[in-house]
Amino acid sequence: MAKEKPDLVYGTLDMLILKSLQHDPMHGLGIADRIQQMSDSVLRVEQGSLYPALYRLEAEGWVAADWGVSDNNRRARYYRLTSAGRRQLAAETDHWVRITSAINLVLAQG
Amino acid sequence: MAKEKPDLVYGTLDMLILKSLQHDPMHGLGIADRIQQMSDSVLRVEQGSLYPALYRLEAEGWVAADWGVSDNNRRARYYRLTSAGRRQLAAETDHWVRITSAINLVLAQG
DNA sequence: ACCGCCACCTAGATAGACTAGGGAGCAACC
DNA sequence: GGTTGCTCCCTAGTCTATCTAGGTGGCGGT
Repeated sequence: MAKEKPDLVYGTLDMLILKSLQHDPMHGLGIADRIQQMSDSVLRVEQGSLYPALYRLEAEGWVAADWGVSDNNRRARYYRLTSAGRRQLAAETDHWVRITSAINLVLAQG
Repeated sequence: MAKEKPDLVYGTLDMLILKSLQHDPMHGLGIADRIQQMSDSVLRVEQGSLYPALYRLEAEGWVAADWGVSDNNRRARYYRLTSAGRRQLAAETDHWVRITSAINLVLAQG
């Protein structure tokens, strides 16, 4: 059995989280589910990656969080995008497009 | 000043190296130059990333190497793609397309 | 009373890329 | 013939994002 490549591209997790919060606040597991769903189940986010990423984003001021209660009546921490987070999402998206375009340019060469 | 994002997407270096060797054998620095050139100077490969990557690829049997002499009359190690390397390039390219398509799908959502 | 699930949390390992060096040989110059 | 610069290769150590593999507590259903 060959080792599987990860279900995520290193360095894109922050961007994906920010994107998933674009419209509504969500709690941690909800974010992971949403990313999986938005990507047609191609991308998958492990909890051990998710929570550290959320703390990073919160420390940077890109998301803010409040405790609340989930649909299943569990205590849950709801994250929402700040305006700095919106700017960051735009910046990361630009960078992503720029770099992937360059890589695709390389790959496209005969 | 904000920290700059790297000039490379983590995990794509092997693919880019294999791709750069698609037609002709090349030596280390030549490979780095070629990737930079093929990407319109957007991507840049540091030597401290390049050589370890080449040893990895050689250990996996995806490239093979011979000592030779460069255009500038320096001793240089020329790498060439093996047939296993060609298969690997195809596999990594498929994976790349699959994952980036999924990410772009997420980013495209309103 | 128990079990499963939801939601959160964390330590430690892994891996790939980067920083910051070093060395040797050729060429060009004065 | 010394010095300087360039080319090409090499490596140790560090960093950082992700993953593995756990654990806690509380709600709901049986």
